[in-house]
Amino acid sequence: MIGEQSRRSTLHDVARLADVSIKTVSRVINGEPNVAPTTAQNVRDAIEMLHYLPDAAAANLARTGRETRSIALLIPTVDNQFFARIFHGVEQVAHEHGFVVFAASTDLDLATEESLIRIFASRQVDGFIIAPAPGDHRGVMAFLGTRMPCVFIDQTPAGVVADVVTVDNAAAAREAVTHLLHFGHRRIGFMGDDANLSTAYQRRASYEETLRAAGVVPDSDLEEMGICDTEGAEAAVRRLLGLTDPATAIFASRNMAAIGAVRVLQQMGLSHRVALVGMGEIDVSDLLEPPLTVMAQDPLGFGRLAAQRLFERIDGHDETPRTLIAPAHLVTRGSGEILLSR
Amino acid sequence: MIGEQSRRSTLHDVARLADVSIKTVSRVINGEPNVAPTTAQNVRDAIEMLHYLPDAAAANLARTGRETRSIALLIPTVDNQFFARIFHGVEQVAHEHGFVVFAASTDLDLATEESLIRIFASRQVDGFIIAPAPGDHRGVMAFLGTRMPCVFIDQTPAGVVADVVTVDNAAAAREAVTHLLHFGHRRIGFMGDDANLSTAYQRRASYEETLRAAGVVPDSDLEEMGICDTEGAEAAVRRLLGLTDPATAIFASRNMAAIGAVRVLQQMGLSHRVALVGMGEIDVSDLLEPPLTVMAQDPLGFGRLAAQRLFERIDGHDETPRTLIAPAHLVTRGSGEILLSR
DNA sequence: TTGAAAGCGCTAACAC
DNA sequence: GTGTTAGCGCTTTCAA
Repeated sequence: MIGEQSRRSTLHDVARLADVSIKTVSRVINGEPNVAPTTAQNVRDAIEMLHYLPDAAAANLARTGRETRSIALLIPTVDNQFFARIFHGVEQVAHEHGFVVFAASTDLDLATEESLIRIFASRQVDGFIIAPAPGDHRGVMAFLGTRMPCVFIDQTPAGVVADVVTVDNAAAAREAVTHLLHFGHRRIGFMGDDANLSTAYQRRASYEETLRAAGVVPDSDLEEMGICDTEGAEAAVRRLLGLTDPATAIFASRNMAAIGAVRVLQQMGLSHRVALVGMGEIDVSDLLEPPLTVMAQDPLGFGRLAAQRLFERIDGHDETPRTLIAPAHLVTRGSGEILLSR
Repeated sequence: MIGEQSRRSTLHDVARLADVSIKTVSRVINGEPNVAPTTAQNVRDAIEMLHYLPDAAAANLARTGRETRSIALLIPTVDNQFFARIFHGVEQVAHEHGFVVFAASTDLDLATEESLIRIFASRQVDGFIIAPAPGDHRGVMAFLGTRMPCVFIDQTPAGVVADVVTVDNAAAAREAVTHLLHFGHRRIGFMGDDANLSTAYQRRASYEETLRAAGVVPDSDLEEMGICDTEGAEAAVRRLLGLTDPATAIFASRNMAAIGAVRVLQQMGLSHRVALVGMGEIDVSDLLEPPLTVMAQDPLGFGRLAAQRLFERIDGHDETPRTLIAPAHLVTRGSGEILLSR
């Protein structure tokens, strides 16, 4: 074992050790026919002995119909159960197809998103699944072009036509607000994130529309947008409850908004006086005090659906882009079933 | 725009369009000196026009001191807040170093872990951070060898000497159990996962030791191992509470075990009679009923620490492997401060 | 059944 | 300042 270099061994090293040509080694590695059993075994022994591992990059470079069997997933942050489950779903389907998933976080920043797209595209991934940041995506799409398959998830990107997997925002917000109206509420607060995100403005629009349909005039004082973390959510709830004519119910249109709301309601001792409906499950919705009523989404299913769509594209199905809309459904647990008390 | 092929454009295409040699294009791309400003601008225009993107794989292949500026992160599943935060921490440090992180899930399965290591190694990542599955890692380490930097996180892998970042399991379990003993409990249940995982057996060992030191003989009926999801946790808690001489307190040594425990205690109406201390925070520990007392870990810090260590290795620091042990600290919130009631 | 030679897209060394 | 050449590790002709 003298002279064991730290250099990775190559096809040549294996060939030399097995006393064959590099082409023969290549044949064995790729399971091509026309190799004598003895030769093949010698080659395998040499591979084993040298801990040889093919260089995937070099192989792809040489191969004609390039395919790296990898896809990139861009999400705002993995550190949110919703996106973590999307990741999980994407990974499931990718593995079924023999692909690996490279995930990275954009922090909902368009510049970061673009830079990651460049990095992954330059690494020759076969496709993208992107939960887009707010902002005009025309540049991004022009760059990805028609040759790089791409499916957007959660948010509908601004300015472009592309495959999108998202929840039925209008229906979800309508059902949540209607639920609260049923319990007598008229002062219903709305908590949403960045108003440039499609989910945020669609949910708010539906919230307002549902109120109007019930004869309630929307009040902008009751609308808190731009919530991006639980601290922001807590501040927003305090404002909603501190109004001269305060909110008696809240629709928190993001999971983290709901978490902040629960926290403040507990602190203020209003958990059983102010009704709350969240959007999207959290791991322990049922264990909170009070148990959290939500419009449940299926992020695992989103991820799977987006991945399936992406593989259709990768396999060459060249239909026109579609928006796949998944339903959300109401899960009543207590926090949302609080009657208006005057 | 006639004849726009779907083939990706290459250095040659850019060179032809800008009417220079490929080397000049290469210079512009890599910001090398000795290019006339006008030439450089022509090249940049051509790049823009063709949507040219360098092929990172080919560039790395040609480059002498190969570095792909990427690291691989292998975790059991991203779909667990603990590992999601580790991911986040790793990503932070990697980005600070200009590296990208490729993450994948092992499902705590050694074969999957090994196969992912092959895939990533063959893609020439510069290093690994691995939360290892149970099982002998000698094969894995022999394969990675000394030339591929690798840091283990959370679990200490069996059978090998390597850099590890983990929590002080002995101290954490001791403090949790001592806390419960202080409140008069003698029948303290232990919930842990796969007994082959270092965190699980170390915590159990410390749990038993702490009991003995307090004059309590450990009872194997009170030890529930192999818990890997909340359903398993719920079944385990039911058994602990169904014993002839049932547990009056529980140390749930994993976050998901604690979630299952809270659920069952709520269902059985025992939330305020059975004391519970969890291990590791969950997003909303403070909002549960009752609020969850935990031995808090710092998974974000774990991730950062592991990444920092990995970059030391990548930068060539060749010290002997070390185990970095981070402390956990008790956060009392209510669930663990319940006096023994006879 | 096997091997030699060309070339994938790029960088490195050295010319001019 | 700029271009030419060789070659990274592999696959693909095509010949033996």
